[in-house]
Amino acid sequence: MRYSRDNMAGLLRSHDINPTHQRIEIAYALFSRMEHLSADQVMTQVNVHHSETSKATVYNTLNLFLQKGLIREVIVDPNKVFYDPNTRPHHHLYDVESGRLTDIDAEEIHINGLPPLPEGMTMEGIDLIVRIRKAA
Amino acid sequence: MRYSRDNMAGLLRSHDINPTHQRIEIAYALFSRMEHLSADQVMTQVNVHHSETSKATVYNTLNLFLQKGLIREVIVDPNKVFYDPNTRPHHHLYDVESGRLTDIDAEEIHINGLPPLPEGMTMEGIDLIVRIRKAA
DNA sequence: CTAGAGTTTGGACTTTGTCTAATTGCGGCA
DNA sequence: TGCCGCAATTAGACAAAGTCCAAACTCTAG
Ligand SMILES: [Mn+2]
Ligand SMILES: [Mn+2]
Ligand SMILES: [Zn+2]
Ligand SMILES: [Zn+2]
Repeated sequence: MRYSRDNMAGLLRSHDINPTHQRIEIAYALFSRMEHLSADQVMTQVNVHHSETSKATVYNTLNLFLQKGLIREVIVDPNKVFYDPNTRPHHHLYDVESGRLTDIDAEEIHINGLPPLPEGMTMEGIDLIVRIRKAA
Repeated sequence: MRYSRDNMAGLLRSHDINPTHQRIEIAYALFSRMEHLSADQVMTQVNVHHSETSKATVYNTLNLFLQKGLIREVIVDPNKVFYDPNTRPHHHLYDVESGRLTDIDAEEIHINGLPPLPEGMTMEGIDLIVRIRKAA
């Protein structure tokens, strides 16, 4: 599926998000690239041409997208959160030097031997992160 | 193996760390509890009786311990790093509501189907985080 | 045209962590 | 004992990521 700016309004509506100019730009930054971006990178992308979206709106909007299930967050770096337009179950390869994240489809991965969850707890998700770096 | 304050100097020396009063207190905070603590929690523990260790020293020391392989860090919360006195290979159960981390021994877990690493890359580690919460 | 709800905004604020220059503590040695 | 020199510690300034808030803007229904 290809994403263009024109798709964005429908995509937002389908997630119960009122499409505004800023929200469309932010969604487009993520979905046109289909890459993992930090809030700062989104901010930069959205304001390349002329400054039209504030920091507050970028954070508000990313959190709204998160809450509505349009995107997910990836926590691998102690300094910043990455926002991920891919919401299918998947894991990550993380290059600790460059900071680049790559998806690993969850269907290919099998995890055995997990202990039973503590009484009265439900699983919210499993994150698998493979940290890699250039070979010495 | 039980850890007392008296063990700490030897433990530090065995990791090539010069044992000082502050370093012993910080190590003791982690190893006597064998729990995952944030820098802030370490700071609090170390200064319960009378204030004797500065914020700069807490951070300096945790980073030194990290670099010497005495402890490891766990990145699961977007707001803070947890420091882990358990350096054996293991994974984590993370209660997203309480923030509590529990260890899962790596020996019981088997992960199959990982894709080959990109050319010229080496694996630094695999982190598996099972996010849980109270059942609704 | 107007009212009100929803959205955006600048900037103050908070939290987590780093940096630096000054000070302190300590072992070795005269 | 007194002094030297280095390692360690410190206060506090600084930085980066993120939140909060009250004011302003936008859009639509009436
Ligand atoms: Mn070790
Ligand atoms: Mn943060
Ligand atoms: Zn991803
Ligand atoms: Zn652990």
